[in-house]
Amino acid sequence: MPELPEVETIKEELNRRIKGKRIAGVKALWSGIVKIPLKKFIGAIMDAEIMGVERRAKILVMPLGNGFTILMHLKMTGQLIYDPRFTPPAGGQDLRKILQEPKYKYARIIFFFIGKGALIFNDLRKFAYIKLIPSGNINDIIGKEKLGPEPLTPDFTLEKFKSILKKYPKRRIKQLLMDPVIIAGIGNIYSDEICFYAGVLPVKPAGKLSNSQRERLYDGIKKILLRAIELRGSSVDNYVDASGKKGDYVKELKVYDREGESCFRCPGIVKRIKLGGRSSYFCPRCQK
DNA sequence: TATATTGTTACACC
DNA sequence: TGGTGTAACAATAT
Repeated sequence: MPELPEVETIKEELNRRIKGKRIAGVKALWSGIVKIPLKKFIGAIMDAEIMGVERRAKILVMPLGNGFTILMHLKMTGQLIYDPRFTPPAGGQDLRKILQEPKYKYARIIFFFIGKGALIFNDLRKFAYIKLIPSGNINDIIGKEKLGPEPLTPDFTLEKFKSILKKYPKRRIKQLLMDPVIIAGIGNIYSDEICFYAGVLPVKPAGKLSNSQRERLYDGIKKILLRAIELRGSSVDNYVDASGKKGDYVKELKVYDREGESCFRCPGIVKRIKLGGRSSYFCPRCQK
């Protein structure tokens, strides 16, 4: 499940690998992932240069040289893998063979680049999407009216976080942390890890947090997300980076997916509950 | 076959 | 009005 650190990892790698390349062709194995008519999509991006890759919340933002921008969301099981072995469709006799590899079993869309190489969008669950928008409309789609602040930018200050908590005093803290309209990019895994770091129960209403809990949560947001980026994300489920490699933050997960196991901080046992339909893991002994 | 999963939206309620 | 909570939906593996 790619969240902010995983998408950030993919973003950095794509910048190293496909920035400056031009799109030579697109092959759709399942066109439903593209949210505009496929022919229109292909027509609009053909021959365009990839100007770079950015991230907003969990969305990859790829401005093109022709005034359009591609938006890609991996949702639960999306993967974006750059593979240098592919050649443009005209000369792609190896295409069929490569696509038979297990890692491409759920390949949905392939972007071929002029010269060589391709970007393969895999998605088992088919929840992921690709959208194309005029670059000028970017703020209407992913601006701060639509999505909460980026938690790692300098303007996400302790004061700002406290004012958010004040605005939604009845929301349970885990659900507040993972609400994309309130704060961008934090999902099920990191919200649990941040609550554990802060020693706060995920069900605690934001308005009932002590001052030191509020500060520890703020601290945890920054520290845990940065550390996870450093380790190239968490590979629970099927997450891999743009080279198809797993992330190492799973080794540092303290509560997520550890139901019934011992707490790393106290003699408690990690518990799982349902919160808004999602699994939530925490230690009932040391989280208050 | 029932269940698990996320972002988004619709809707009811206060 | 806007904060809040719940449910439904997309699709598929296990």
